[in-house]
Amino acid sequence: MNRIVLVRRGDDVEAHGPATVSRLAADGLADFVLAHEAAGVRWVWDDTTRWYPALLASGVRVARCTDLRLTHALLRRTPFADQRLLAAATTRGWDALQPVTASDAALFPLADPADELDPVAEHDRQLATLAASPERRRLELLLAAESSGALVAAEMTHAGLPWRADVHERLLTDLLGPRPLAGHRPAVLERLAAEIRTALGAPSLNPDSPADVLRALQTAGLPVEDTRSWTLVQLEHPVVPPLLEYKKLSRLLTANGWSWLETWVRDGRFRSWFLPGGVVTGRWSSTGGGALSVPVQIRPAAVADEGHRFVVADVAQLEPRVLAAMSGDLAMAEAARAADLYQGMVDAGTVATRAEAKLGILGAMYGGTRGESGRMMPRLTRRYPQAIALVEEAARAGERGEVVRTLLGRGSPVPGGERTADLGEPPEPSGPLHEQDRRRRAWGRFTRNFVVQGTAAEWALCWLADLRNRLWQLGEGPLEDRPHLVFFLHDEVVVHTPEQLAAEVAEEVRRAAASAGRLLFGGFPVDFPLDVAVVRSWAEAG
DNA sequence: CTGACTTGCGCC
DNA sequence: AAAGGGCGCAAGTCAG
Repeated sequence: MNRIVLVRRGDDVEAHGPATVSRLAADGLADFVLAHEAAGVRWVWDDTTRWYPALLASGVRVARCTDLRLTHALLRRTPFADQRLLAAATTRGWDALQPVTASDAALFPLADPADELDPVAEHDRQLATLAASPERRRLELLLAAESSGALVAAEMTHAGLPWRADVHERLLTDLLGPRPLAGHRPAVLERLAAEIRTALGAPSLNPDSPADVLRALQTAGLPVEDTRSWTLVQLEHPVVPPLLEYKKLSRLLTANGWSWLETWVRDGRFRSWFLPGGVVTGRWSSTGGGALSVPVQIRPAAVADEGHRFVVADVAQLEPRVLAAMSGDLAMAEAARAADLYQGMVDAGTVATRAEAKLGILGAMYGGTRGESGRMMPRLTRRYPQAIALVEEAARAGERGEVVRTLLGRGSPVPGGERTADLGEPPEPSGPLHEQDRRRRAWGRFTRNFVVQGTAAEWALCWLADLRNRLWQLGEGPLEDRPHLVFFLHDEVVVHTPEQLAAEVAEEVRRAAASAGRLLFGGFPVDFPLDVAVVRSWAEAG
C-alpha cells in the first residue's frame, strides 16, 4: 500500500509520495486525491479534522488514512513503544494538538498550531517506533482502526443525522405548550411551578434552583440532603409528583428544546462533531448538541428521508463478551453463546436470576464491592476464574500506580501525569491515610474498567471500519447516495440507506460484527449477537 | 462582569 | 432503584 503524506504549505499542498514530492494548489487537492485513490493509497495527514471535511465537501471519499494526531496520542501512551524513538523537539506540540470543528475554524482562521509541525518527520518517527515494537501487529491494527474511526466520524458530521424539525416541534408543543417568548417559561412549566410553590408554601420559590428547592423541602420537614429525582421518588408528599414532572420537562426544554433545534438542526440534519479517541479508554466523545446522549424522548424526530430507512443495530452486552474473549474464559464464553448472556448464566446454574447475573457482572467490571454485586463475587470468581482474574489484576495494578492496557495496547494514563486532571484524583501518597486509600481504590476501579471498556471500544472500531467499507460497496455515486453511517454510540450504529438496500445493509452489519470478533479474538468461541431493526424512525428501534 | 465550580440528568 | 466505570451540557452559584 503506497503512502502519500499531505503537508500544508501556505495556500499550497505538498504531497510526499513514495518516490516523488509534488506541489499543488489547495483547490486542486480533491482532483489529486481522487486520481490516486483508484490505485489504492493510504493518505497520511496531521489530523483528519483539518483535511477531510473539505474533501468530502468536494465529493471525495478516501478508503484509508493515517491520522498522525490520533496515532501519536496512542503511541505516546502505549507500553509497547520505545518513547525514545518517538521523541523530537515537537513532541509536546503533537501532544497538545486538538481537533478542529467548524466553529473553531471560523474563530481561529490563522495561526493553526498544526502548521508548526512536520508530518513527514512525525510519520517517519512513528514508522520507526512501530518497526521496533515487540507488539507491532497489534499496534498497527490499533492505529489503523483509530484512523479509520476518524474517517467515519468526519463522514457522519458531513452527512448529518436526518432530523425532522416539524416532528420535534410538535413533540415540544404537545409536552410543554406553545413556544414561549424569550425569558418566559412554557405554560406547562409555569403551571407546575405554581403547584410546587403551593405544595411547599413557598410563594417565591424558583424551581430551577436546586439550593432553593432543597431549602424549601427541608423547611417543609422533609428529610433530604439533595434534590435528585431518585431521592424525591422515595418521599410521600404532595410536592413530589409536580416536582418530578417539572424536572423532567425542564430537562427537555433546556437540553433539547427550541433553542437546541435552532442551533443544531439545519436543512433537515442534526450535525455535531464526533471525536474518536475523545475518551481516554478509546471511546468517542462528541461536541455540539450532546450527540452522544440524544434522549429516547426526542428520537421520534430522527426520521429517514423519503424512500429511505434507518438500519439500527446494537450489540447485546458487548463488554462482558469482550471480557470473556480477552481473558480466554471458556465458561463465560459458553454463557455468552446465548443471545442473552445474563440468561446464559442462569441456564448454566451460575446464578439464580437474570437480575443477579447482571448485577454481578457489572459489579465485576466497574468495581462494585458493596451490597448485592459484592455478594455475587465469590460465585463469579469460582465459575469464571479467568475473566474475574483479569479485572482483578487490572484493579490491583491501578492501585499500585501502574499502567494497564487494552488488548491492542492502548495504555491507561499514568496516575498524576498530564491530562489526568479530568480523571479525578490520582492515587497520590499524601494527605490522611484513609484519603490515600480511597484515592488508590478509586484509581483501581478506573483501571479495572479501562481494560474492558477500552477493548470493547477497539471491537467497536473494527466493526465500524469494516462496516464502512461494506456499505461503500453496496451503492454508487457520492457518499450520501449510498448506505452510510449517521450515528455511532459505543455499541450501536445507525445507517441511513435507500429502502431497497436496507435488507442488504442489515446483513452487512452482522457480517462486520463477526469479522470484528475474528480480527480481535481469532478463533476464540465468543459471539457478538446484534439486535438489528429496519425502521423509518430511530424511535421504532429497540 | 467573567470564569470556575457544583448540581443534576441525558446516554452507554 | 442505584451502586460501580466513562462522558457532555445547561443552569445556578460563587469568587475574583
